[in-house]
Amino acid sequence: MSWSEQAAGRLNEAGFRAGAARRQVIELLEGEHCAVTALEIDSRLPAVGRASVYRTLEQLEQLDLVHRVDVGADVVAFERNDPGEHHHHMVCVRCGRLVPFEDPALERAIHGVGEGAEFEVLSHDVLLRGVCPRCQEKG
Amino acid sequence: MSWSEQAAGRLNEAGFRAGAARRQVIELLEGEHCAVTALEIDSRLPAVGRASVYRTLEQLEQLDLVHRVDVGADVVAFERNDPGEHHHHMVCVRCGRLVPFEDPALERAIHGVGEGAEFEVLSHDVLLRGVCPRCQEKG
DNA sequence: ATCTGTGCAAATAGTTTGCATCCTC
DNA sequence: GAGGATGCAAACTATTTGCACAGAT
Repeated sequence: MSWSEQAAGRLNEAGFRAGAARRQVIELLEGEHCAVTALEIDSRLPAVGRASVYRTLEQLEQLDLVHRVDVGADVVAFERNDPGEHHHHMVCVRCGRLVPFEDPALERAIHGVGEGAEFEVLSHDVLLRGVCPRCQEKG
Repeated sequence: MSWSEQAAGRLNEAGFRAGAARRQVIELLEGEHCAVTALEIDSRLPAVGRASVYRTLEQLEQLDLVHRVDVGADVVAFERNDPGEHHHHMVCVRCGRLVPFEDPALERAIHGVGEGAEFEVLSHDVLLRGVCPRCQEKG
């Protein structure tokens, strides 16, 4: 079952009705491997109102079908949650390019922190900032 | 030498002149152990214009005297950079409380990722989201 | 005297909300 | 037919910019 089918099912269970705007946002996210911003989604879906993009993303986030990636002060991107797929991001400080990576050792270390903390840790984000290969060439 | 003295010196070297607004922002940050938002700084310094708060934070960030902590979609906080002191944050999803932590194993793991990557990694952020002890009690 | 730093107000960018209308159930 | 879903426009929040003036060198 694809992510978009799951999403549709979960939304249905949660009592949401089917609508064109949400379906389009979901289809777009289905085709993305990594994070996209709300405004990018909006501009790629001219038939969908901006407010609907934000509303849909909020709903999907609450149902844990999507999660936020905070990239800089301003830019916030969203990507779908695929069970079993868990990655973090490197962002190029020059061109803004976002590159996913995963690292088991890092996950273990984070899990270890959660164990020892008073917090009940629910989720985590890791962001590496640096210069991507392409921008390194440019000097 | 205190952080604020270092900051003053570094700003001077960089060709900045001394001004009242920047001095007050720096003094406020000197007294903070963890991150504060631009708006909080603004409201605690009524004599300083909001624009000056943002300008000062931008300058301090460029001189690596301060760095951003991205906490949620909206909230961005700043804290001073103390050489030798490097910590990350847990944020409570209920009350927004920010709690610093440090973990050598986590740092090693992150360093390891940087080694293997094509990116030239300059800095990193880790954020754990969860429920703080106080909010756990409230149910 | 010069030229930077500052405060104010206006502009901007991203996001949220109000509301009339459309569409699903 | 009732009530949620949607688009539009207005409201809001955080941040940035333009500009005249005060203040540092």
